[in-house]
Amino acid sequence: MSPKVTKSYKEERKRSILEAAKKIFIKKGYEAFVMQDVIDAVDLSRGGVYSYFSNKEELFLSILEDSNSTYSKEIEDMAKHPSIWNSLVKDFEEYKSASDTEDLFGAVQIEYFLINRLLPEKKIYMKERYKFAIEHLIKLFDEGVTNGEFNPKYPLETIARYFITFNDGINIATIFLNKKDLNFNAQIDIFLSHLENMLGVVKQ
Amino acid sequence: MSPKVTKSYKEERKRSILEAAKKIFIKKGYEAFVMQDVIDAVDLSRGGVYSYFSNKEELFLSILEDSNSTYSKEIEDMAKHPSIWNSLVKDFEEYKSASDTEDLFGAVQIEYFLINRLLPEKKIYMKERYKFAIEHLIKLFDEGVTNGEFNPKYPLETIARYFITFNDGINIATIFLNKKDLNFNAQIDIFLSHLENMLGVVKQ
DNA sequence: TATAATAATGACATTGATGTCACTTTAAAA
DNA sequence: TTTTAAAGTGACATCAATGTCATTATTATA
Repeated sequence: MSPKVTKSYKEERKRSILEAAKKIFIKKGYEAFVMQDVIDAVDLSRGGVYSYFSNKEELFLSILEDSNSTYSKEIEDMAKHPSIWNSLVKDFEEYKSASDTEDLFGAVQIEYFLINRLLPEKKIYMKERYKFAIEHLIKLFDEGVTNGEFNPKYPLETIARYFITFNDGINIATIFLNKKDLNFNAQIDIFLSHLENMLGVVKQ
Repeated sequence: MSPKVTKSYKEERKRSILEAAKKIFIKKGYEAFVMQDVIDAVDLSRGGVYSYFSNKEELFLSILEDSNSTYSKEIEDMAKHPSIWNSLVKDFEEYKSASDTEDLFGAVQIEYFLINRLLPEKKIYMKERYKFAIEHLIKLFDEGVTNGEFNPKYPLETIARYFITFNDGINIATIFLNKKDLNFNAQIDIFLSHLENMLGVVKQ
């Protein structure tokens, strides 16, 4: 009888493996990431790491879940703000001032999805994630409508999809060039003005 | 002395290998593509294929060159049209009515660039290609300005970058969902109206 | 302090793909 | 019809990564 270690000990181990793995995913990308990298980064043997996560995909999906729930929380927080439009603008302003190297996990996600795009089993999961993101955005926009803040020119769903399209596009662009060379800020400003127009933001 | 076959014989071989390879890239994606696939598809042995192309990247880049020059030609043709705006709209209309499975090489390209984004040697090449695309678009838009067709609200470069961003984004989106589920047509229409506005299209 | 459950180790078999090369075939020219 | 240079073959050595498992170490409990 008696387990060797406490539950929190194991959770801490898991957490530290995930943390190391995330750094490596960002540094090397999904494709180039190998389990040996994690084994080297964490104070554990090959078998040890494998007893927590049995392959790289499991590691990746675990990290993805986390960033998923962070995303949901952020959107939900936004919905609580008195002015949704202002909190959206603020979010983009932060995005503009963030350093080039931040939030590179977005690129890893796109890479993972691209690599697996032709495997039917994975496709279902990907669709669900896309749907999930769209639904959250629609909910946020809808809150603004009931607020009287928005008077949309297009169906909210269409606006949400367009939003995601721009986001993915700009994500790809930052992979090739740094924000300065990209005219990043100008692109964001233009998109914001389009978004403002589509949502029919009511000036108060 | 004397070479065994004619020059055109070898060129034909090369062409047929490239053709088969392109199909496989589209079917399996860049990452999953292996040389054995090509060997099986073409009536040649392992060593035979390798004597034409020494690895998968060489194959890919060769195909990329082709689709590059096709792209340039298309843009140049557009610039010759009496109304550039109309030819742009026509192009997007064709894009809308194209079947879901067409032009999937775009996804392969993005996949390749994503996978190699962290290798400095490759990065230079990627930047150049991006620059190349931007320059072509600027030239096209500029033609419209000298035409008196456009009266742009933003620098042409910014519009060109925004254009590419939308394009990449919609490319990614079509990977996850089919055009119908995506609201593809609605997204294109919205983008066209934004583009029309940014370029300041003068109605004639 | 003994013991037993489980955490951790790392050598190893396996896999799957790559690129090469000694050899064979082919066909144009001598 | 020979010769010979180049085209084509496919077995093979190599490599890099994976996941496993017999073994060892550790520690909470009895």
